[in-house]
Amino acid sequence: MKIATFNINGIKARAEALPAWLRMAEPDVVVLQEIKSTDEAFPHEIFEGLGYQIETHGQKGFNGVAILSKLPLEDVTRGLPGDPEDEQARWIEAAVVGTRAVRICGLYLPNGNPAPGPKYDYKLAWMARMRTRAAELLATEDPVVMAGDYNIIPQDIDAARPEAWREDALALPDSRAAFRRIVNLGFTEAFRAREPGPGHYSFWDYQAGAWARNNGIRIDHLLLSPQAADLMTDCQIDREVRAGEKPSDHVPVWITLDA
DNA sequence: ATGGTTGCCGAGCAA
Repeated sequence: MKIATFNINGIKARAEALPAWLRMAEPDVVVLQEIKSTDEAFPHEIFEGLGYQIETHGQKGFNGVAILSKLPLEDVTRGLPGDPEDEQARWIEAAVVGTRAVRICGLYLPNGNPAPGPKYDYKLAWMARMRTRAAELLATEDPVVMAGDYNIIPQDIDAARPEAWREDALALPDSRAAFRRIVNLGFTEAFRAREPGPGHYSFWDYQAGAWARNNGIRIDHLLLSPQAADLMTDCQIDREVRAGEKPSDHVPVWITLDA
């Protein structure tokens, strides 16, 4: 089972680039972030034509997540539990049934800038809620994959210019600690488990020639429960997608599971 | 230090 995460930065703007990547990469399941679309406006027909079932959790103009799957999706839930006042569309879950069932969470973690401030407070509170949900999922002892745009640079080796991010909500010590607290419940960060070295990124800003200079950061991650980690056979970043026509500022990251 | 870019949608905000 091939499972990918891709922050597409607007589903309408990616109506050509996303299908092109799907045809090439042929993932079984993709979690999308920043669809920037309501559920009604999502162009279902494009992806149904490629054999995908679509579940969205959209919002007008901003945020929004979705799961596309060639395999049957069951038990879909929308929204991160823990705050009924939170109206931002950043979390969706579904069970995907291959040779065995895998619970997949698609997430768009708050950016948090500027920090300090209310947006940073929201980020840390959201991460505390995510930790609670992650612990619940671990307790099921099912294979669980939590994939998405974490807006977290886990370590200095995950940035081409770590000094430029010292004061940024993506790299502040409290952000990194909150990420570690989730991982340390018992998750495996898929890419880092297979590639210990520096120089691997999943995002390059549109501004200031970041892609041309390879001034990137690694902020798109897949966290695997022990039962999922035992099934992992590969993990890659499709960096060349950033050089395509009208690209997102993020590229896909994917795993394969023996499931 | 600033400015640099893109997407949403039709003015700024978010990133």
